[in-house]
Amino acid sequence: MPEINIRALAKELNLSIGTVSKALKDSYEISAETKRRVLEVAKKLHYAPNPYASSLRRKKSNTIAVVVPEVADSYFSQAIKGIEEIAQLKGYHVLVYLTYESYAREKQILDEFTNGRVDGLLISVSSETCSTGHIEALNSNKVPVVFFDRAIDETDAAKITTNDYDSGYEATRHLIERGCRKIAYLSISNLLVINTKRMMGFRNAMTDSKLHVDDNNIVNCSNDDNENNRILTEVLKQKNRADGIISSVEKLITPVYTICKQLKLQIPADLKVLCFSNLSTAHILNPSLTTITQPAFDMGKMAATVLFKAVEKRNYNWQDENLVIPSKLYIRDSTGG
Amino acid sequence: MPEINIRALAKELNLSIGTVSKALKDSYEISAETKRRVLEVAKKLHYAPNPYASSLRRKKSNTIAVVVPEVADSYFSQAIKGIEEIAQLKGYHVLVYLTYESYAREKQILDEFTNGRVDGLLISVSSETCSTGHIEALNSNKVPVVFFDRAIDETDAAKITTNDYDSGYEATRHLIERGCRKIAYLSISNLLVINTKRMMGFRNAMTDSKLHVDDNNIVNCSNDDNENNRILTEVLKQKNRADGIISSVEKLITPVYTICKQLKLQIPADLKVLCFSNLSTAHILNPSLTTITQPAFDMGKMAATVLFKAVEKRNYNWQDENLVIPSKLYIRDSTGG
DNA sequence: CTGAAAGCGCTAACAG
DNA sequence: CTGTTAGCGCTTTCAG
Repeated sequence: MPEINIRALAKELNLSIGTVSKALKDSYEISAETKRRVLEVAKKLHYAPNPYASSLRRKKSNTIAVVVPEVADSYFSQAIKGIEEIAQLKGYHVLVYLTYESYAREKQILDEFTNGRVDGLLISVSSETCSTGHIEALNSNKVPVVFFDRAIDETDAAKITTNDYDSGYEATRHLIERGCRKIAYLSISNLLVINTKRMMGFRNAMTDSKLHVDDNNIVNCSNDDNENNRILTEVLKQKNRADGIISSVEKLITPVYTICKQLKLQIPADLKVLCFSNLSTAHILNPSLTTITQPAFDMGKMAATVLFKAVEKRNYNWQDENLVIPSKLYIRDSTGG
Repeated sequence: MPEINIRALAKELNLSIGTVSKALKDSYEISAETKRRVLEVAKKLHYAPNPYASSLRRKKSNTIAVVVPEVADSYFSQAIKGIEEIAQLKGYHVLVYLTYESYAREKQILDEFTNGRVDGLLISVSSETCSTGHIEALNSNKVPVVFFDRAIDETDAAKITTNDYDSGYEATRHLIERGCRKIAYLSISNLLVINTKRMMGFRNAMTDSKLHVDDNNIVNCSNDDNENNRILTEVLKQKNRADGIISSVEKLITPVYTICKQLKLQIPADLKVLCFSNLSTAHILNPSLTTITQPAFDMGKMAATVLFKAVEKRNYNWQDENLVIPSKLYIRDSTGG
């Protein structure tokens, strides 16, 4: 803690606390000369205002929370980067919380935000989250909530998402055009809207091409790496094995590649692989990986922009904001280049 | 903001504010029955204490800052994950700030921490940082600082690092054993201690093997991707080209692989490649990448642990804490497997 | 065991 | 243009 507060500063200047406070925020009420003196002495004494005293009085924290399932993930880390950039620009502070895909943790974290700690919340929900009372509690407490990437459709809050349905459809079309007939679809949670949309895109693309979706090829993985290995090995060992794979989750790509190597399956000859992913190394993988890449950085920036507008502008119906920033298909060798 | 504060809660309970406050923190002064009633009603009314009022009064924020150059990076994102895990366990909040390798930003961010916003700081300095007044200012303001990964040797603060010198030496030894004679060393900043240590390990290993280090093979890259491409292309096009590369920076691996492909250089036949990296995709690259992998997650956890101890224990000389958690060499195909 | 009251550092309304 | 003052919501003596 600094030794010096506004009172000490005022005393040093022979001014009242009120005058100093106004001078520091460049109020029109204060003369230029006084402002200059105040700033000068403040600097000399290394005066720094106590943010929490200010927050308490103004009922505004200049802080936002970012709640994500995971940070060691190329999508979320890029999104956070976008958020942080805008926050720094606007003079806001960013609290980061991880849910590890747990609804219980998510709820526990959000319940702490009803008390003024943050002016707003950016969230990508956990894969377990279906009930949304914890989120609505914030909205009704005048803490704006903006979903990014993983939203909940029914909840009345701003949503910055990508075109998951279309991407699922496009990914599937691409594999079909490359000759796949039996395509497996990998996900980690049936609850996530992004997953259901991608999967619906997948199913519809299959149906539109008169192709059958085998239930064995809708593969639900978990958060446990060992179990995922087991599940994926089984899928790839089936006698009637798929000739194409769409992974809706980035972290499944490593096991898929690894298991293919073990089973001596050639990508793309035996199996074409496409992944929803933001990996910067996609094009130097062996073989280079065809991806649907989300605009992570832009989504983060956009989500933050909407949130700050919601925090700062009254009469702005941020809840109605529903932006869809398209993802992009990058065709590489894993689907035949 | 919630409608309900401790005063309203006290009124509802027909108790004084003081009693309620003590009951809420389970003070021994309060009877079991009263505590029960307070908790019950608090829950019913969704009472949540205002953290900033509490911080103001207690002069403690239960918040720490994490300042890193970048977050879309597998080392830093894993370290942050480790930090966040410990923080959640201890009931602390984590503010994240990015410096984008800029000293000016780093200073600006840290200058805001002299005022009670955070109880402590975890920092990995920018590649431009050599002066350390901004860091010492915090230490002397009783805000403990713990360096992780990128420390500054001369500064009196706790340091959680990895064995950079040894790793540089070991990496070089490995390439030499695999037959390399002309090894190039890539970095992004001469100022970073981690870099100078790795490089010294490299140089000493070369000298110890009676090998010459060509100045053209000490390659200083930047933060600009285009420029890096230019620089690296030039290096790999030299007539007297290196037969081994050590990249001390993860993000240079993509351009190295890409340029090798363009120049039709075979890894590992023409050129052996080793990278300091935490990439989860290292072993599915083409070819799989030999890495020196830092214990990012553990370093984050350790740094946070030391910081919280420094924050909570008086008479703990955290400044003397100087932990070195070793990195590990993973030998893969890019150096001949 | 419970209550009263001072005050953390700052802001903003109001008075001069 | 500058000063005075009443809190923001909570914690913590100290008194009973």
